[in-house]
Amino acid sequence: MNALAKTYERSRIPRYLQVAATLRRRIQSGHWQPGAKISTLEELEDEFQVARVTVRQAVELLQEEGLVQRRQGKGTFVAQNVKDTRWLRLAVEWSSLIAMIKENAPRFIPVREPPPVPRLQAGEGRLAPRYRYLRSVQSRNTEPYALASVHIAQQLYDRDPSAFQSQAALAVVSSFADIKIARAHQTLIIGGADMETAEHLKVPLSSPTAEAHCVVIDEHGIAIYVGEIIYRGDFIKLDIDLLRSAPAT
Amino acid sequence: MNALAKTYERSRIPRYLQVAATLRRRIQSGHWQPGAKISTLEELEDEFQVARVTVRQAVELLQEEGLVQRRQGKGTFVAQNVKDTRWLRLAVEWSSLIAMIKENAPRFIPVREPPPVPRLQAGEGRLAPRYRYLRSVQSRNTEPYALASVHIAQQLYDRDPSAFQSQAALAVVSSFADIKIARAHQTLIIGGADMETAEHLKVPLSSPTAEAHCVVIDEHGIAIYVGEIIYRGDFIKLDIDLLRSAPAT
DNA sequence: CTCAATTTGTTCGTATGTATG
DNA sequence: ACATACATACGAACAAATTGA
Repeated sequence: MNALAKTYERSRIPRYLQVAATLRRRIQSGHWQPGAKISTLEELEDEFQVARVTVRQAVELLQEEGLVQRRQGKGTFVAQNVKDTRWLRLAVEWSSLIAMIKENAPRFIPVREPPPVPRLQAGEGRLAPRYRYLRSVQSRNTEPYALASVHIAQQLYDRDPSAFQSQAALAVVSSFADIKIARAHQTLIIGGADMETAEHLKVPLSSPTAEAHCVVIDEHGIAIYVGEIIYRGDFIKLDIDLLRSAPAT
Repeated sequence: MNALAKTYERSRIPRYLQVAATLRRRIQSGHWQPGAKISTLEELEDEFQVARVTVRQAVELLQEEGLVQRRQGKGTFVAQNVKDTRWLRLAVEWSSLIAMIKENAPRFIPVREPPPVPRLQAGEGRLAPRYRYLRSVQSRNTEPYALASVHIAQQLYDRDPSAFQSQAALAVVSSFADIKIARAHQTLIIGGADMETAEHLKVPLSSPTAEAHCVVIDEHGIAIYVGEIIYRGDFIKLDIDLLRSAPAT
């Protein structure tokens, strides 16, 4: 077995899908500009070390998606109407996070069985006696970019149920002037879209996502908000100022 | 055709992988708590509308990952110690970034033709007259976790070439006491491993990655370090204190 | 102790999808 | 386009372990 074959065998996803995903990314990231000619089948064959039929299958897939056009004897060309994504700056700070989520109206999803309240890590405060569970899809310009699943302390929810059913929960929380927030902590990992997520975000299954786990703790040490927000991986971007809190030598 | 079948057909990823992904999320999100019994094969069969053998294949995968335990006649149970494989905390702050990269010895990769120096965005300072290009694989416990491609200002490199060829570039930079760093900025996006990256990180092609673009600017406004570090997406985790700089209401 | 219900484990034949040369 | 090999997926039947009546 050669070295490249090993690379493929690390995943059980069919090879032509792996190749297609790579090509798709090159187009969407602008590495291959709209209108440009992409590598010939032979070059791709060479690069990815797969049979000709396999690259063809990959390119065919992209054609079905409207990302490329193939012309016999000429080559394969990137479609003109491919737009650059990556417009969502993910907040790494409370005020900008609030500002961001206030910009879009969530569409709420009915929930049949609320899942159990997730366990909290050390330092994430104590649980409230009861929670309300809310799910919503966040969109901008009719394009869904995140799926939010949120546990909000029942006591807080009861203060303004209609607000919680029409706005993003964090926006409502921040609007309560008397609530003092002692800690707001977020963990971010990279995941892949499962069926439900893929459905709501209108992305292919297993396409990369950013999962934000956010816990907000009030002055009494109670976790008043425990949320899991799944973002489309290809929409987001983080800007981090490494010197924000401390100067370096 | 029902809704599930449609979702399946949209994606050509094997069904048992799709089912496995959904179950995996239920466990990791705490929907199915550690120790709890998950749905029976029959129920899963029903829910996902797939054959028994297919759900079994999915559950088998989760067992191999150590997420569940199966017992004949009893059922399938979520493991008690769902271990977190995201051991790499990506730094969002200069000092912790330096601390992290000092922990591991990079393996340097010979470079044939250095790529051109990347363009800088507005506010990312001015370019140095010349750069040195270095590539290295970062590992911990023999497990590669990142591929670094770095442009370092030639003037800086010449001060201690051997250091730059044995340690991570940022670690060397931070060890120069007389260098004042005016800005250190990092942009993070989610990408997918290309052939070369997949090879070096020993991951499947197109598996999710975190691409960090880091620019370090000295007191004269010169970009002394321009690096692109590609991390394995499944190893990393970002901890963000949303209130770090400013308290909230 | 036995029986029945429940639940996972195993096997077979068949059809289709993936990948190669 | 063809022959070949292997993976995926189905349905159905049967086996084995566990539990409680």
